[in-house]
Amino acid sequence: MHRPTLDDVADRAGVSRTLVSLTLRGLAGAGEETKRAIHEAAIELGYVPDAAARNLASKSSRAVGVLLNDMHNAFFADVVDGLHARMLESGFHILMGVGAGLSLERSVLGTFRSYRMGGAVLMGPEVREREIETFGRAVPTVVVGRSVRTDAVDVIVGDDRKGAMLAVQHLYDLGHRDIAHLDGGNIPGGSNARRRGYVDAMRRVGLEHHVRIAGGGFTLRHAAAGIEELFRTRPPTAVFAVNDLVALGAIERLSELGLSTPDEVSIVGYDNTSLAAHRRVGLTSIDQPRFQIGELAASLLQERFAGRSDASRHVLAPKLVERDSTAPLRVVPTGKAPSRPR
Amino acid sequence: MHRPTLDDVADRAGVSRTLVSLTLRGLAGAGEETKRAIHEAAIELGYVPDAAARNLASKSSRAVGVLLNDMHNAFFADVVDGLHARMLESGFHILMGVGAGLSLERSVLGTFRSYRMGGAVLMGPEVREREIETFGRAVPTVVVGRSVRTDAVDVIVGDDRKGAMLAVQHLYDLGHRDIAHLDGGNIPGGSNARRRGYVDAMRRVGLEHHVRIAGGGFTLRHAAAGIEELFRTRPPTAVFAVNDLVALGAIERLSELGLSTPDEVSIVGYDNTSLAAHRRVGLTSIDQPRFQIGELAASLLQERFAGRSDASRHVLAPKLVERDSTAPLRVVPTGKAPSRPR
DNA sequence: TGCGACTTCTGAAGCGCTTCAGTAAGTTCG
DNA sequence: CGAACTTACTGAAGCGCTTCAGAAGTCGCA
Repeated sequence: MHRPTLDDVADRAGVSRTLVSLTLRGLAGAGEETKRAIHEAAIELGYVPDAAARNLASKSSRAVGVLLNDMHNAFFADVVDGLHARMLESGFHILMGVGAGLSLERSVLGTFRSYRMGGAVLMGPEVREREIETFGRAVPTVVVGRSVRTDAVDVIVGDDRKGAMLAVQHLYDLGHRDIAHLDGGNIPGGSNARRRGYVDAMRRVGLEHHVRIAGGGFTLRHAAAGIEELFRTRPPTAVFAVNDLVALGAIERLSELGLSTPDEVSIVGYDNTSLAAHRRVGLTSIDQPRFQIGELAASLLQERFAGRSDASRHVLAPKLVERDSTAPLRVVPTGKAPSRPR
Repeated sequence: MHRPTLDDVADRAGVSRTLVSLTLRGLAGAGEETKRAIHEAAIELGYVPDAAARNLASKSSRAVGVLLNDMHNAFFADVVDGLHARMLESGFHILMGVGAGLSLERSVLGTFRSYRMGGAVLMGPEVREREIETFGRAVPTVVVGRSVRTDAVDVIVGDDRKGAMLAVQHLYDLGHRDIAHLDGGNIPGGSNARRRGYVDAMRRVGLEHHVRIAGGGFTLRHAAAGIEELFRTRPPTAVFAVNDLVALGAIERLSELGLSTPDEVSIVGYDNTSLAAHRRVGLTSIDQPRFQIGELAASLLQERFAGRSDASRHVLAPKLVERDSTAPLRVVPTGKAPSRPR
């Protein structure tokens, strides 16, 4: 009644356990005929190897753990797709854990270590750098979307500063001068770099006195609050938001307040999520090569498995995707302004 | 240099391995002082229990596996949120596997069995019913979003037939008669029930001769193809789509073909994803109680752990969420038709 | 005083696998 | 023709843990 073990298969095939183990893992050692008999016996018994026993005995596992800090973020889904594509080829499977919030994240990292994951990819982890380092020393690790300064892990980040500058430049080129930023707050991750890029770009085009930063978070609510904050002085003519969700939240709140996009206020988001891409949304956004990031992460892990020991760091260039949420600045105080040329 | 084991902790605390094991798991057996010494030793050594050894020795694991058939579907993310909320309280952790496509799905199920998962939640699995049954006999399992007729697993489904009928009724009430359906194809899951509900509802309101089914898939491309298919005879005035993504795809294709939504064609989606909810999208859709589904799944698993052995089946009622993609039928051949009242 | 019952602790077995050292044939080759 | 391989296989150790059967020591109570 209990589930079959290697010994059961061995008995049935009339060979030793060792030989069955070897054969089922595709290693040499058995003759052609014996091989066949072993496979047959395994199938007849419905043998499924026990990962716990296997990992225990071999002191490693053919699994890589992926930490997601937010399942709702389509960005990560695309990265995982890329990872999947490359990882499966090499016989690894992927187990994901969701860590919304610090304590959950810690527990996921603990689980990964406890399971002796062969490797790990941490997507936008929020725990302290020290913890990432400790983890990275125990498990070959790639950190995505957060810049950490330790040589215990490989790092892949988008060039968020540059992306932010692209956004500002785009708005500037459209004639906007009153360009505000909806911030993501001071949590680890890209939002600091994006804010910095915004400020730098504003300075570069001579608008340092127009710098206005509001909001401070990644949700719709933060977006609405940020817009209200800006309205207390005056509505901007353009907004660069820390991500697409915030950008959409801004559009919604603006429309509630009587300003339409892009006619009265232009908006640029970040991440080019599938949400942004939908025609009905049509959000101008900064794109990161997500699938590529996943593939790169896989390659880095494989290099680690193959013995590379020095950490590497990869900065991927973003690009602007122009859609319908940005338009040339309308001439301000005069009555009827021209709408955006089609 | 190697990672510390129970024995290391035991040595340091000056007690036996057994006692350490007991204590670290929070079981009784050690005196207060000894307990403290053990915890101290564990922390000093940075002890992390080895899940493989633990699972092997105890023949079970405190993990539940979640199979996602599509990471991009926000529906599942919400369900997982609900599951998380309940599962963590009881000391389980959640490991997710993505199974896009049959063979991947099988490999994920294999991984779950191999890891002796304490329980599993399968979200919209596509493998054959027999395989689900086999799996369910090995691991306490809840199947979400697919109706299977085996008593080896618990099942949670939305009442898709009823949801489809809600959609049709809504469109009918708005005056539409030429109501077409964009189908999900003949894969296991809700799409059959939705199609059936569509047909039944059409019959009930006396429109059996207006039944038109096109498309056959869950992607934007399928949606576009479905719309083109419908155009070969004539454009419908209303479309009920198998899910939100297909609904959006339909809207896009229609607009490319010169028909706007909802003025010329009304559209209803299914699942009420966050995509649908965005103001700029504003898709009328059928909502399922997602978070609740996750919570229910957790409860069912816990009942199983507690010893329940008979399978249960839960059908959750959907509801219509009206937004901006549906409008009263315009009077047809006469020149200027009234647009939708705000 | 004696005895059962509790509390606190230990030792050893064993979960199902991998791995390593070996054995017993057959094959090659100088 | 025997040393040196190679091929096909076996047995036993051991991975780090849980669990089970007890061993001391202590206490309460007849």
